[in-house]
Amino acid sequence: MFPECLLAQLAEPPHRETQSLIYAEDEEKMCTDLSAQLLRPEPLKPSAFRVFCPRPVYVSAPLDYRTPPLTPFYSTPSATPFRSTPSSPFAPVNKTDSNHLSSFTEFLTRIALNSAQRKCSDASSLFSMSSSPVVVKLEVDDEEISADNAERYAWIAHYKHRTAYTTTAHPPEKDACAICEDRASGLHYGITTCEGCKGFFKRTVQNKRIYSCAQADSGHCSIRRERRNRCQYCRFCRCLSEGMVLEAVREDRTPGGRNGAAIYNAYHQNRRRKVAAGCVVRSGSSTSPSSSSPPSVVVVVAPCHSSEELPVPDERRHQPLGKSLIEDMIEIDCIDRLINLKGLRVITTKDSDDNGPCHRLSRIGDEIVEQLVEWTKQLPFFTELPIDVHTHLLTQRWAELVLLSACFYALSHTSPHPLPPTSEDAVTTTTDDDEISLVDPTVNLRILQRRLSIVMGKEIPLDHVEREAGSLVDKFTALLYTFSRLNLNIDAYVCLKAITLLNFAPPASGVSLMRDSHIRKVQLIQDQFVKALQIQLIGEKDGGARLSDILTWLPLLHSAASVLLHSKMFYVPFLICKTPQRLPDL
Amino acid sequence: MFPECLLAQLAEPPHRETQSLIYAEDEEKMCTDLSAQLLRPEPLKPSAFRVFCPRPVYVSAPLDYRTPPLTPFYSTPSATPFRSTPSSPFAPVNKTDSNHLSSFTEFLTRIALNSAQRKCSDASSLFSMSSSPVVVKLEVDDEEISADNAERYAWIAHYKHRTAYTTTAHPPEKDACAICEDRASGLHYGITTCEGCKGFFKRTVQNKRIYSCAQADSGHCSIRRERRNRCQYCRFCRCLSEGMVLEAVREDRTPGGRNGAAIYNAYHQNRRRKVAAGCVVRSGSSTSPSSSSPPSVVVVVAPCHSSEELPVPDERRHQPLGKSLIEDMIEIDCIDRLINLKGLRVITTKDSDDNGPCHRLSRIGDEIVEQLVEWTKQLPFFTELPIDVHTHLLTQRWAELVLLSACFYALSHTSPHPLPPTSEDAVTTTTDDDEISLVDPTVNLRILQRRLSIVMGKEIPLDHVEREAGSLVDKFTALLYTFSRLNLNIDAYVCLKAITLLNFAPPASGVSLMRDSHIRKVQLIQDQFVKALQIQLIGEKDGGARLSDILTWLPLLHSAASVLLHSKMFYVPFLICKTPQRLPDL
DNA sequence: CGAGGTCAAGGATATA
DNA sequence: TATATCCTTGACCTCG
Ligand SMILES: [Zn+2]
Ligand SMILES: [Zn+2]
Ligand SMILES: [Zn+2]
Ligand SMILES: [Zn+2]
Repeated sequence: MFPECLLAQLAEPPHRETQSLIYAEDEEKMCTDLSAQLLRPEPLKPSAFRVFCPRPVYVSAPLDYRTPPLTPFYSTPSATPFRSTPSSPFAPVNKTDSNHLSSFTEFLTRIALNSAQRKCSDASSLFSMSSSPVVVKLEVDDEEISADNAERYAWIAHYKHRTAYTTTAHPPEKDACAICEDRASGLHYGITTCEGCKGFFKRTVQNKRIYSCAQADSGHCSIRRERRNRCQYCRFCRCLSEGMVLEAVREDRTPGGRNGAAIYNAYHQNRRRKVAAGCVVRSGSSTSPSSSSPPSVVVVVAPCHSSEELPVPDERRHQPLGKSLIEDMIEIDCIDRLINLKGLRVITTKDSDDNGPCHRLSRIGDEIVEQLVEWTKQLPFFTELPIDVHTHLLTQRWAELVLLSACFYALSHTSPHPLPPTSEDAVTTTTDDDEISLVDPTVNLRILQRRLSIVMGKEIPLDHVEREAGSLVDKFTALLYTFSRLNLNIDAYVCLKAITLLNFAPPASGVSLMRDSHIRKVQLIQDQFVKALQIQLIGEKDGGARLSDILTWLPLLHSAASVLLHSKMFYVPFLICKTPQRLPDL
Repeated sequence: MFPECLLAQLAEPPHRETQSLIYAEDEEKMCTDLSAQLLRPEPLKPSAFRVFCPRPVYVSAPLDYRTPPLTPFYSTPSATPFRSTPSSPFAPVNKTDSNHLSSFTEFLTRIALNSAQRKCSDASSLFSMSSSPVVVKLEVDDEEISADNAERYAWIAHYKHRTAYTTTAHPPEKDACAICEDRASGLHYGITTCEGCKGFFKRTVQNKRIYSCAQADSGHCSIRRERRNRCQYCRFCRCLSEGMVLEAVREDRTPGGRNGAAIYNAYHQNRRRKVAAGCVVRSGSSTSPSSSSPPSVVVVVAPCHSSEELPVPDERRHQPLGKSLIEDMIEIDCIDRLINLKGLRVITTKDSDDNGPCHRLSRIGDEIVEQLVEWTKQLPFFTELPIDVHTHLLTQRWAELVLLSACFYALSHTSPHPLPPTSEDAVTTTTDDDEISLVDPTVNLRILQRRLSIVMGKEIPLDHVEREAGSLVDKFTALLYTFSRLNLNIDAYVCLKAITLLNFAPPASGVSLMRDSHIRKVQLIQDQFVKALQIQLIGEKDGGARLSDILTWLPLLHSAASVLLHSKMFYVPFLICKTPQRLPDL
């Protein structure tokens, strides 16, 4: 009986997936292929950064999963002997000792390059966060941000429902695929899955496929609906860890009928194991490996509409990639880190730091750039562009990013109105002690003077501040007002931030240092964010921002950034936005 | 009977929801439904569809070949959006100004030809994407647009599909690709094709490529296996004429699964159309020059000769917007009338008109506004807004409209390069006698001085001109340069013109004279044009304008308009752009 | 119901 | 860079 099966499989038309497995004898070829794969820069996809995982590379002999497994399969299906080489694609091939570049830019580049190799771990931590036990869910959408960020963005908590579940616990929705959360079509091989995951599991087992994770930090890829095809290895791992039963894939390919008792036994066994695992995770939170779970996580169960189950599949299907992109952008937009710079903290120790304000300001500028570099490295499109392109963009735009972030922070924190003031409503926020004003620069100037005195540890006369920073405060106040008119939510804000960064302007000299392909790539990515922004804006009927308004606001931002750069007082927006922390400097 | 069908289909899930696939057994239902479609004018033969090679410049509109995922009832008629012109497509039918054609650059010639073709194909159905007022390309639900805007914007209802019905004969083979007669690999996008033609069609639609036939005898290249890569244009034409369905190329690039009922409907419809066409061709054999070679046997079938016909209830609410709207905008944009103002003509009669320049200038300002009022009255949305709103908008924006028109006119007429200068290429157009410069204001100043002298009938010293208009010329030159960087075609230009007009800015006083509903209406209409502009820009890979660049250019335009208004020398842009006509004043 | 298969979608990649 | 081959995918289908 076995030979027949084998023959049947061999006799299959070569079109099928069973045809040309690369086995162990091709090991050398595999190595080169794999390394080439790892070294090759990823092509830019117009609609997604990476849709599919690369063509499979078989790193070991085919495995018959259905042989009775005594070892727990759900750990890992196979150990992958290959890891991503430390010589990542971002490694500097030619060390450009650009002496003509400013030390500032060099600093940028150095930071970026040094930490490029750590990028993988950074990304993996991001991934593990997104799949960490605590997940914030937003209404019915798939939008999720980590609870960590939810803390940071406490001000948006009022419009976000939060729920929590563990990786091993069942998702709240009944009709969701346990693997990818797509709409499920029933029970398949033991668990509730969609048609895609069902077919994937079947093909994998039938053809004895062995995958490997392309990520350096193997095995932590997110398997959501939009991304489920990006990593077969992690998808199959998830299939196993969720309890899909290998033996339920029939050797003889007989359709129909019922499975034997052994299969049903395995179903029950897996279900028990999963429940137990869920208990373990819940009881001993310290065992959770990757998640540095924040201690205070507010768990609010979303209003569950379990009674009506089918109303949303269409929405799901239309859900473009923009959402997850924005999710990632929100996740990495650690605005508080930018606002709460060390250099802006109240001096508690030695105040003999009398190098003058210039030194202090330059330090703050460095801090800003450092934060922005970290942000850049976490951008979803970071790997899509060479380091020097990022450096160029950030050098061009960092002041605008600072101002944009400051504007958003200010409006998010100060205004008690959920909506910024419209024309007549409340143009002036309360002229209280520390309340920033959208219209009156003198209010903000006084705020700046007060806080600057605190930071510097000595009283600074108002007229001095006005003389030095008056025009800057004017400009910033005007910018704040126009920004408030845009009435952006956080989704639009992160999109606009990316658009700002990617707003490549050719050097006035006419000689571009960037290759045309890079420029086009930057433009393509920017276009993606413009589209994502546009999607965000749809549906905001009244008072919502409009794309043309937002984009035509960018020149104002640029103009204000010029003033900021010229003034060299980079701390001014931050100080106006937030009271300096009184924590001691490290 | 019809209402039920209609309701049933409208109730269908919009996307690829395949719960109710219409297969062969649903033939009856399909017949009734299809009959309505068959009665609707069919799209014309694509072989005469003429667009321009992407290599020099994208002057033709970027194409989104796909219709939005709508129900078949209102989405299918535009399966093949291009039409044939039995007469030569090169006939210069440019409505705006044909006598300039000879001296125009290639750039403008192409525009003229393109628009001429559009005029011929009155059917408006240039592109299937325009079957919905809103964007196809935005990965957005079009609920808001289709329902809300269809009511709100009754003015778009006047853009109706009217297409003719042509097709080509085709010798049916079994395993041969219907396009190139290579070995077929199955059904792809509706017909039997090889892998190569499948991929070619997919790439073309996905990347919105626009081809052109290099042969003088356009559209008659043979697409056999060995030669199929010789002419992309003819190959794609053949794909369309053979019935490949544009909409089957998925917008979201989701692999796997099955297509929705709409796609299957289109398959059936195309097959039916081809069969009918084949009969007609065989009966009337006079048109076929060579029986063996299938290429482009054009047969125009009267739309009402199908066997099964039912009276057409022309109740389709969702009319296309984008393309035909732009056509009309182009049609009414009589830029030459604006440029060739009477007041700028050379004085031939009495020159005792010595009221001084002030009076002359005020007359010119009146003339400008007069022309713009005429333009406004022809706008497609003219009836949608009250007169005072139009007045308000025009009062706000007329100087910007003047500058925008002048910029476009200047770039269309002066530059011999099909491509505007890029960074290094040719920033300076030839500093010839009357050649406008994009970078050197003094060149333009001299032009102005010369022409002003001609118009005024007396020599005007250069320093006087410089003193009076120097800053204005500087500003205008800078504006010209930035505008040239945008590299707009005429479609984008007319969209931008509307966007500019509709760029309502609330008065700084805070008291708006316009009602909120009017403001929202203006914004909504503007959004429509932003979307239409975006459609235009899609597919322009290299050197094409980008939405963010264009919209962020508007503040520059505004700023230059302020300078123009302050100078009160409204004639300056026109004089720089064009030599004053020597025609006698009427 | 849930096993199985189907086959046109799209992606990856070698090739020119 | 475009092409064409090969391969994966998944919504729908049949069968027991
Ligand atoms: Zn799934
Ligand atoms: Zn993985
Ligand atoms: Zn072919
Ligand atoms: Zn040709």
